Amino acid sequence: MAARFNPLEADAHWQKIWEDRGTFHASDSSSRPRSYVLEMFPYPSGRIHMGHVRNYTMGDVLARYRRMNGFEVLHPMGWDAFGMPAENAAMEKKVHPGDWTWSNIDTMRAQLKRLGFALDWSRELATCDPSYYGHEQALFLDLFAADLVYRKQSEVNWDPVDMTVLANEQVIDGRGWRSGAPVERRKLSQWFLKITDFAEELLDGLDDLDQWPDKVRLMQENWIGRSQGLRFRFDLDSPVDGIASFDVFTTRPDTIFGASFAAVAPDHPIATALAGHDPALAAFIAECRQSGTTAAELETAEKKGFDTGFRVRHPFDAGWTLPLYVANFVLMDYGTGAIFGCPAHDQRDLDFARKYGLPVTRVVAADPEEAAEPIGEEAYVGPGRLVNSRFLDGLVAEEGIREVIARAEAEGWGDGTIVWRLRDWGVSRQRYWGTPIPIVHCDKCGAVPVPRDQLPVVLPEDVDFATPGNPLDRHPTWSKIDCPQCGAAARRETDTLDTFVDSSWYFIRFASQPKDAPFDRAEAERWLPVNQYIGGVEHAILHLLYARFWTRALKRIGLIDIEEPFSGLFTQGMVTHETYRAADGRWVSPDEVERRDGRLVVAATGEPVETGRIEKMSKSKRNTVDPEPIVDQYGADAVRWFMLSDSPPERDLEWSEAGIQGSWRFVQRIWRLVSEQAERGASSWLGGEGEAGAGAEAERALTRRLHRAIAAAGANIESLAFNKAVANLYELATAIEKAPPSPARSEAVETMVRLAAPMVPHLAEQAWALLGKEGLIADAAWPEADPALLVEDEVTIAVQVNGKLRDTVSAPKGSSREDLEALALASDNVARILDGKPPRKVIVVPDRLVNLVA
RNA sequence: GCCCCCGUGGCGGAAUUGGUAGACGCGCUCGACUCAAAAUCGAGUUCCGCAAGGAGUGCCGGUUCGACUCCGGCCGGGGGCACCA
Repeated sequence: MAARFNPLEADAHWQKIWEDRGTFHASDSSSRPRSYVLEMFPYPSGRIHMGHVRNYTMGDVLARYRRMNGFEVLHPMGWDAFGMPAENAAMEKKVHPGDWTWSNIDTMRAQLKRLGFALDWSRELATCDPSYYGHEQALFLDLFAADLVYRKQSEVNWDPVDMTVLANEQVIDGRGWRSGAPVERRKLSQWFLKITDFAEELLDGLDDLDQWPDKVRLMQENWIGRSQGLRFRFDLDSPVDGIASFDVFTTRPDTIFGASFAAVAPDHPIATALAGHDPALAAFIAECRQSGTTAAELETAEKKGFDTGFRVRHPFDAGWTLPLYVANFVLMDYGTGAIFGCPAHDQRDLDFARKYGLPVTRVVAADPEEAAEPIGEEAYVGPGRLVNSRFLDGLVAEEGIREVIARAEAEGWGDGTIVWRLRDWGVSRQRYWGTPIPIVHCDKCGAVPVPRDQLPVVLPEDVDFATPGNPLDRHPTWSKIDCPQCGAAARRETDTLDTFVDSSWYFIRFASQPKDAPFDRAEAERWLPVNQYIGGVEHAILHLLYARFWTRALKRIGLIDIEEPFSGLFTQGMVTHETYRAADGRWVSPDEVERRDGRLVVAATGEPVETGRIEKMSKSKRNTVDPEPIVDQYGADAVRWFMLSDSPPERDLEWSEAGIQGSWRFVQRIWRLVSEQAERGASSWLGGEGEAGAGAEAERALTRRLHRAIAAAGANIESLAFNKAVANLYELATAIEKAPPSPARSEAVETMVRLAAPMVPHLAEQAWALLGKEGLIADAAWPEADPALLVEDEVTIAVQVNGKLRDTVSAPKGSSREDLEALALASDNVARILDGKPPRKVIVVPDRLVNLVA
């Protein structure tokens, strides 16, 4: 009787051998074709969770598969190690963010190693290490020198209690997510990266990313938000503080004769100037500032405006003037911060016009009769021809747009232009645990870069988190420095970089990590771009857009000749679990719940538990399952197998006890097949049972199934359809189990082990050794499918009458249409249904079906 | 509001270009082994029907010899963006 597979022994044994032999080290000098497989590196929050396990298992299967296919594979791992949780831990637990982070890294590294991932640990990096962020500072200065970095006053969300800037995501219902204090808007000097300079190429570049999910490309496209239209000048009837005109932007210049007002944003320079003479307007602007920015507030916010009393001249008619408003729904940071209002064909403008009694003139009509019809409570935004529009009458929108732009350009009061939704990337964070911005502020010289030989600018260790705010600001000495340019007393920048900067180039550093430079260009270019990048869809916009931008920026300044960092992208689904709630509404963790008499109860107290929705594993819902004890119990391979089974990788995977047990059974099933064969010995099938003819036929059938499995599993892994590859292996295992011992069966077992190797590598190594094979299966080649064995010589033909299946018949592959038709007509079922009448029409799809139309 | 995706057995899901719907797994049922249980193995498992047969991929309609697949319209679920001019 064969012993069970013991993962506890096998996992550790093979992991040590892989490590000792450096099996997964990527060689920079290899002559093999290269493949760079990368999963988004984790934030070291404390422990590995199931989402990590799923993500890294997928990448690992692909990395191992590519290795078996002859590629030199780069599959590295590191840590996205800067960020706020470390500072929160520092405040709550009185530990230094660095100590907390590094100890988490140690824990999580050990957990990852326990799963047997084929990673090149020699390239491990952590973004909080000065040997990483120092190079980042150098790159920042390169971008600064190239004028891709600038500093400007900008409005931020300010938490007055924690005394820090909050990202938009950290503002919940207008309050700071930690302090709960109402968030204020403040103007602060912030560093920006000129991502808008790259808007066009970032948008155009999406077209070439054909191995990215359409969804992600679309999200980026919307985020970049290209709008084409006309930017034109409105002249004021009388100047304000020397300002005689201002620009507006519109995508619908064809509706220019429907204009009934002009409006500027509350923080538009004109509004500011006018407010200087008008206390009531100043009060209105102050009121606009007060109002919240959350989605809910915007939804219900009333359109409000302030009539300045000034008027602007219509560009096509100097005698026609429009009232100038300051309006709360006009945004300073989109377009020009000023609009013309065309109430008939824009709902917001219509709401505004009705409220302030402004004229509403229809200028688009679906058909000519409608030209005189008034607009009701809904703006008309549909197609049609222009009406009431002088020389534009009769034109469709596109023609009208072209005509107005042409005239504006000819007459010199406007230009056809493109406006982007994308804003420059604000990277300043008033936090300690991040990359220090390598700039010195000097009263005389302004912002001066830290000299290269003084990099890295290292974070001070002796910081205090007892008081809110940025510890770097409060540090007694750290920021004090002499100006590198003039030598006068100056001050270090105390803001640190957004952690998204850290993750915008780590994939380059993985590919090449010299000591004295961020990367070696030639070395990096040999590995990049990443062939397959795998991570959560939550990074579809920010991280992936920033990384694309950073790479293009490095290319523009001549540091690397790569445009797109990730040629293939895959976004995997989440790991979910049922949620449980006790009667008092508190969430109950799965390991406190047990089934008693068919009902779920809290194991300790027996109180009943209600089953809630299946949701993403999260601490707040208490529905997480810690991978580590599961790995201890079932071994790495069963967990990996489960992560790949059932759910398509892009969809959510529901964790279940039954599922992991099923995976465990499969691991043992493979092991049983292998160990039975090993016990039987390579020659015991000789003088086998049954008639030779039937045996040979069965062997051929098994071999064909084997080769179909090789082809299918390979194709499925290649396309990341792991759940289908899993099904291929189940099918093959069943076919082998049913076959009597034979050389073909022995061959099938050995090959099956190779097919399973990327997914269950420890089991595969152990089986490989047990079968007496030389070397590691990790180094073995992926089996080759023989094309001749992929085709059946006998095919099953579906026989339909009027498209309904009535029978199936067997025929030699490649049978003629006539033969197939004859076979179909010979079927009893068909004869009965046709009832002696000949079919009116016969459709034959060779090797597939015959459809008889009665 | 705008944009996108998805609806297939009790459950997760399969199904090249339209061509035998339900592969594979989970669960369940029955059986074998066992004093018994666990483990394992075998058979079955879309629904209705004893059967012959019929129905069936969210709903309604269309195209087609033939539709899970293509088109139009609904309903339901999920995601992204959102006062974007």
